[in-house]
Amino acid sequence: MTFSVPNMKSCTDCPIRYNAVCSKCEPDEIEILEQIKYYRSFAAGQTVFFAGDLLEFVGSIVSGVASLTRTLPDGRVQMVGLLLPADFMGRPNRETIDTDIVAETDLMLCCFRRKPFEKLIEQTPHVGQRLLEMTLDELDAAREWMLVLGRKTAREKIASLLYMIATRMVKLTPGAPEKISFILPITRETMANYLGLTIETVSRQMTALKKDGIIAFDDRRDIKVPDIDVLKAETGEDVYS
Amino acid sequence: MTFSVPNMKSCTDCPIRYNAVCSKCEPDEIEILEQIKYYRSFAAGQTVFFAGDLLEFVGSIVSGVASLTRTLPDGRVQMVGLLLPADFMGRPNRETIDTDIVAETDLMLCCFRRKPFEKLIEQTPHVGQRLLEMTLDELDAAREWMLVLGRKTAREKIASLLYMIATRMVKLTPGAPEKISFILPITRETMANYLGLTIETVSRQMTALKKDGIIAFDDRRDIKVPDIDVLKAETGEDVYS
DNA sequence: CGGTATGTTGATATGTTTCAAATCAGGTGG
DNA sequence: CCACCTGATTTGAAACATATCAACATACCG
Repeated sequence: MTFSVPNMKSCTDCPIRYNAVCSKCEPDEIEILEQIKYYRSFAAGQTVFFAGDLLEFVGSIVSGVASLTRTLPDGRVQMVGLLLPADFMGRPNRETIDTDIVAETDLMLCCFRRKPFEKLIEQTPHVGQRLLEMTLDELDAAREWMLVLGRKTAREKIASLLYMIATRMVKLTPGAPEKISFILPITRETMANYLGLTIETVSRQMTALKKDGIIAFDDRRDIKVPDIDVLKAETGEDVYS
Repeated sequence: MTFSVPNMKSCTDCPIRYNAVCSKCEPDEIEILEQIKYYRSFAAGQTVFFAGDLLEFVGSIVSGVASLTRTLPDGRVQMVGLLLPADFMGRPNRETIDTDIVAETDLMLCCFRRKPFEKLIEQTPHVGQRLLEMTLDELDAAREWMLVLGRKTAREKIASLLYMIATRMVKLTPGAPEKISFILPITRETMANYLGLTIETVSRQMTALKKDGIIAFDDRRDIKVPDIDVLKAETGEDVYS
């Protein structure tokens, strides 16, 4: 697995420049960030932080996917967050981290040592404002997921996850709104940990959705969605809007 | 049900002055807040906002308890947040709200119309900074609850909820660390909606915990915890720390 | 080309829900 | 002060969904 630090002389060329925690920054603020940022990469499967670790740095996902998970003493695992490009990792004003953070795919991070970053939040208001926005969005997403975990059936859970991924793909790939196709970026086990299910149940429900024509796949990862509204109807939510 | 606006000439006398979104404000910032704040009260059971409503104001819980809930079209309900005194309600930069907010007890709010409050965040940095802290804390709490909802058994869920309430009470009432007693501030139905269970299961598990001597109660609301560590052991988490 | 991860399928066990009925607590009016 | 009413809670029996245990199939990778 080889990595190269993206060829970025300046943040101007950064792929997440207008979505990440720095997106509201003026040129002079960017310059300050630029002086203290550094890149780190992790291979798929590597752990970025273990729960309980000192939180030495915070940062943005430049590319790849990372998961936040909590584990009970007897080994039960629940994913509690999924970080995609532009998402922010870590939290200011906290000495240690309380979840594992794992690279689900190869990962590139734009990092800041935590202490300097905390000072920076006080100096450059646009960083704090953007971080507040992003945190509020994450909180909304977490609450949405609490509804899924607490009240939905296994079939509805799977449909909800697929629907979320599918709509996210549509957003990234403008074009035909129907007949969506995407590569599942996560394993059955990761799906299970996300949804509070076992891998067997995930597998069975995927098969059931396929049998009912809601989704189609031959390769286990390459999912096709003939009609996104039909999929949404399986999530238990209203189809409208 | 009668309410009186607390006798507060100034924020100085406010019971949540040093915990709420205003806690970091300097006297000059407080003065600005003071000019636009207003109080509103709601009786237990009243709905403050319905999901989809225009978010006309935001504000702090001065006293009482409010819940955030999401409802599926077929009537399934999941609580996704519980607001206690000093907690913040609503979110800046969002036109509508996506959860119901209900007064679980009589409620007193310190409100700000949303638009002026949004401007205020940009002008008075300490409000935004504190709001970021509070939002990050809420996100942590939401993730903790995702673990409960996704991976814990009914018995562990009940124990987790009771443990949370018990420890919160201990924090408020310094004194004997063992032999805790508290009044459950919520009904069995509210507990069920919080935990993703039915009221029958809640009732059965409460009875089971009582039978096993983990908790004690004659009145359905007045709970005694003989040994808080024994209760914690039932949550499925590590007892240490 | 074997060996290991990952994923699928089947049979059974288990925990929680569902449906139904009984009990309890608090408030109201006689 | 008591009988009654209502909503909240408890309890029981049966149905159901998901987990568990076990075997097998498939894809991946050196």
